[in-house]
Amino acid sequence: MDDQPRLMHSTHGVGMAGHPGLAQHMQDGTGGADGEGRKQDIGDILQQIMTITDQSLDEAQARKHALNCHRMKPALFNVLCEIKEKTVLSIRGAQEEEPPDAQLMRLDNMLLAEGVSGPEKGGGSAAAAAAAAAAGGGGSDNSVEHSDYRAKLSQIRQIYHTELEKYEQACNEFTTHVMNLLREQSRTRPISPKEIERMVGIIHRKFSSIQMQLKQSTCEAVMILRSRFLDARRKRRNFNKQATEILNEYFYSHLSNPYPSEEAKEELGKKCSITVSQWSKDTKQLSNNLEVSNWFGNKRIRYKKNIGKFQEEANMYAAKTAATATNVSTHGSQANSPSTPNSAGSAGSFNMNSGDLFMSVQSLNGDSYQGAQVGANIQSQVDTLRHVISQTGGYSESLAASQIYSPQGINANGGWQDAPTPSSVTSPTEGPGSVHSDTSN
DNA sequence: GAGGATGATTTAAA
DNA sequence: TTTAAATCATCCTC
Repeated sequence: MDDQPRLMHSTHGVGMAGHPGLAQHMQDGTGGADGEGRKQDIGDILQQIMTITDQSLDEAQARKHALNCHRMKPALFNVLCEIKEKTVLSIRGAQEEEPPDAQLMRLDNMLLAEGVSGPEKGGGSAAAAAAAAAAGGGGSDNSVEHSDYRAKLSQIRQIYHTELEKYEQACNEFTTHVMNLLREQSRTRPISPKEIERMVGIIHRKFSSIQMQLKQSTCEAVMILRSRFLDARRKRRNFNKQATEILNEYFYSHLSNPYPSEEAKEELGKKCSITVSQWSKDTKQLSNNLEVSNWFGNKRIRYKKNIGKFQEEANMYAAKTAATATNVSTHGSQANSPSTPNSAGSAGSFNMNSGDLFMSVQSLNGDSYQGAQVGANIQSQVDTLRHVISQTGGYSESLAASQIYSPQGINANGGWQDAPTPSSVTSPTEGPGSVHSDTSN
């Protein structure tokens, strides 16, 4: 029995310790009568194994059968299995430990958030609502786009789940097939259960990498869909004439400080019916005044750039404002400011800067409006406003120099007089909505 | 189709 | 955060 360890060492460098199969086989008397005979047996078997690939198929089959029937086969097979397990698997096992895939987690989270994976209601519809809100479009347009977005998202979701199911099915089928194959082969090759397990793990990893590609593609599809809906914001629509009129009236009646407050913007938006709830990426809230802000931003910059071009327009709205002011005066104080969101004493109307009214009247007196009709009431208002202005310092004397509009509103630096302090602007007068707009133009 | 008008977006500054 | 300024993209008129 002393020979056995030496023999195993000499062939594979692994001792007999821990190989009960062969040891038992050797000990129970079935292994042969003496040590020399056993050594010969094992040597023969190993020799046959080494040369088996050089033989023809028939020869190999015969040899294989002979080997399978050999009395030493089970013991030797066990030894080979253990050797393989100890050497190859231990090395691989240490190498193949993988941390959880962060990229996969990100993709999973995103798909969940977009409502592609997970329950259909919830994230998906919320994302759809956000995207549709961001896509803009008023009223029915909005809902149409919303449902369109949801339909497309649902399509993506369906494709994703179908493909996922296919991959899972294929993975299971392939795993079963390989397991069966390995089990079959384990009768003739040293394949341990651990190795089968490892192979299954490899297959799963391969399929999971395919799944990751699927998830990546799905995420890209969702991103493209969303960007397409977000791009729809660029599809601008012209505001209708009435809306433009209202905005222009406000602009020209606040020319010295054309910065509507949030309340004024909101009211302007409502009156013009141009406001669409916008999803703010920054605040993660719905904001209502984007169109109005855009309009005033554009108007300010374009007016400033080309005052001459807007002169006529300015005069026209000045005349309107003056006419309104006349109405206000002749109809008494009851017409006074039904809507002054920023004024200290009242709520729910647009502001008119005292300087604006004053400026309007000044310019009317001096220019387009054939002035005397303005009347004593207006003049008294002007006086009052002069007083208020001088008190608040909100209107510089230079503005009183009567030229028409903008040069008065824009200071030497190219900025507006008393520029961005819109919220503090207060003054009572009629809101643009109450001015009779010429909707036919 | 060209060119101007105009609403929307982006970027930088305060 | 708001605004100015530049720019883009689309609409509208001729």
